[in-house]
Amino acid sequence: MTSEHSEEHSFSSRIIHLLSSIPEGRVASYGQIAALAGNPRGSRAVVWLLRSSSRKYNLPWHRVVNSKGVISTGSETQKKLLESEGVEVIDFTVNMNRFRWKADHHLLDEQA
DNA sequence: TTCATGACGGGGA
DNA sequence: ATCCCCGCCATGA
Repeated sequence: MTSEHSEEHSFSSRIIHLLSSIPEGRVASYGQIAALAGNPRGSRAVVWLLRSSSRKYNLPWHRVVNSKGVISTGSETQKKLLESEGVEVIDFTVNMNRFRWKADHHLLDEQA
């Protein structure tokens, strides 16, 4: 944020913030997070951040799946973590219509 | 600075 | 419905 408004955070920090906001029992897609952060095409940036900064920021990495609801990591651990918080996982897939996280206005305003 | 990487997404074949 | 291809973003070598 060099020339933008002072409340403007970087695309990356917005992503980190959003990821941290995904509640237990809900999941979000990479593209969904990118879109909420301001760039519908930035899903790969979300991937990169999850891989590089999950530890550092203690991110709920297991609550992110692809747009089809499939656990793209193929991780059995991720599957168990989701099930342990009430998310039904069938054949490594989550029904997005039932478990997709709906960001609240409060959060969306912050991003705007 | 160019090049490759990575847990993506969607439009066309 | 499935598969493939190519664009997108930030980083590290």
